[in-house]
Amino acid sequence: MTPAELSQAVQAAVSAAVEAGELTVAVPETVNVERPKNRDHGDYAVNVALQLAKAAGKPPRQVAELVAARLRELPGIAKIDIAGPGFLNITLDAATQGELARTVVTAGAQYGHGDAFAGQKINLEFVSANPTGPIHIGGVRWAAVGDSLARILRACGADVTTEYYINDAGVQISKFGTSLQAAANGRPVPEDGYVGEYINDIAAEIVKQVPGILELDDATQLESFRTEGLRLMVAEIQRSMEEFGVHFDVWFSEKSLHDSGAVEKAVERLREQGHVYDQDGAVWLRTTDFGDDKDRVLIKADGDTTYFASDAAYYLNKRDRGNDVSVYMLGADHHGYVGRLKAIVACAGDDPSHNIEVLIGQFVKMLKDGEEVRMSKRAGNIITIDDVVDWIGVDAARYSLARVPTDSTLTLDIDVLTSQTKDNPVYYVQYAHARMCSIARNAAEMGIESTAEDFKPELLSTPWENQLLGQLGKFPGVLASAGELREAHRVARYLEELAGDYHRFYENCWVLPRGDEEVTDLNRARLLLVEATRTVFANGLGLLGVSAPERM
RNA sequence: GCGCUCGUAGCUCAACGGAUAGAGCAUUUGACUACGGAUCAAAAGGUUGCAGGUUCGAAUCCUGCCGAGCGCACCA
Repeated sequence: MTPAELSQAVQAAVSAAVEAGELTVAVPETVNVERPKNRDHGDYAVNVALQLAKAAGKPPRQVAELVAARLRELPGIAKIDIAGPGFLNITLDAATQGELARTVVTAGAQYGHGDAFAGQKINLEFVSANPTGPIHIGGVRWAAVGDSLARILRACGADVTTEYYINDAGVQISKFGTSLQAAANGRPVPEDGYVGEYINDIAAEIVKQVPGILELDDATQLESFRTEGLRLMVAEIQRSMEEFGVHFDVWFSEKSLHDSGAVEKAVERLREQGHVYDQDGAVWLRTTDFGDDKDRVLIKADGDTTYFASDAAYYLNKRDRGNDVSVYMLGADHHGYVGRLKAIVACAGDDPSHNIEVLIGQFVKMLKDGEEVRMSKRAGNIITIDDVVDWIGVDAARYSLARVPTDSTLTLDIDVLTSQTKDNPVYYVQYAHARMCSIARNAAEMGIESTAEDFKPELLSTPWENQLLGQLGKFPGVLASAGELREAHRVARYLEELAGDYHRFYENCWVLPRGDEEVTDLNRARLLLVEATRTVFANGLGLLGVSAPERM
């Protein structure tokens, strides 16, 4: 029996009690079923009585008894205790619990997937770092988390588009071009330009690819460095992302919004909505109507559009492409944008509490030799995505970034991650998977087959098997809440718990026959449990973009 | 000054308002003559920054302080 099935059974029991006139409450839409931490509290704990007690006007324990009386009639339920303030502690019989293994194996790669977001079109925009340099550690955090979130939401049935916004218009790109030109001509980079080894590399590459560029007149040359530099840098970022296992469906050019006139059109559309006004020669959007600190300029007095106008045009573009929800993943240094972004949505006539979500990623600090590495893009000392991958590999990098919530600052100790990779939890999880594959290999050599058809679930009766089964049953719920809360780390944390439960099972429950022992149904039942567990690891690691190795 | 985010074991971090706040690392002690010891078992480690409030129940929600990070452009 899965937690979802049990939840429905409890809900039905509440309904029955209401219909019988024993309870006068509204039947809750969902009933919370959870695995209690303490084994003495049964296989599942339900707190529905505590939630209903007040509305029902009865003590929680009395409500619990009404529900429990009906649940006890159901097949598969071994025992129900009413504990503490009014928890229902439910114990299933071994066969009912063991069925979970069959459920998992039968569903295979689809196990855990759901349809909570079916029919929803969700746009995820992340990283979107300026193409004036390599992706640094802050971008890597969102690359890992954003991509995992995309995979998770897809597994929840959503129609997801992943997107990278390329800031290829504006002064930063001009400075980038100027810096490249200076480097290529052996001149010092301007005060506010970009420096670093990569500038010299790209400059040299452009000189190689565009013969005679240094003979062009200054303005033409600069334009060439600007365009070529941008092209090379974007290609470089794309390569880094693909190597990191992150795929963007759309690489969206800010410049294209200007070239197509979309920015001007966006201003007009907002004007039609009645939130645009002119003052001091500039064109403003009255974002303060929707909670922003101050109104924002769309078109400056000199006639240029602002970056904010591009943002507005970009949102409208996303909306026009049919996205119901646009998720923005921003670094902490951009959290001041939340108010104005939501105001754009409201000014466009959409619902800022539904059509847009902004996730904030706090900074990642890096420790080296016990000291924080201060990064400065302008000064050219940056930790790039390629550095991180070189040091610890894609799996460890993605995992260590995806296993923590994004709203806290995170400190990664380079020395720990480089010298003692065993400390990284990713190995704990991957090792569990490799161990299972090893058992499967041994079983195959011994000619042992275990199929869902001849599986005898009642044989999985030890506490370790029970615990492992219960953990497997949690996976769909974990996945659903990770999607709903936009928190990829829940999947990683779950896998760590599952790995612990598997390792303990492994220590205490021998799976295969030893020596020349006969193959028993218990061997086969445990082998199926191993396969079920392996399936969940493979599915879970896949959602994190981390490999599930068969050998390590 | 205003706003956003965050303060949890020595360190890095968990805990969709639930029962005795959990892992890993580091420390101490055990377990490999059969499925991979990158593992397991056990010990030790906490006034969840401080003070109030909300309720059956608060690390979680509210208020006020303290501390940290970040942001407050007709810049991008």
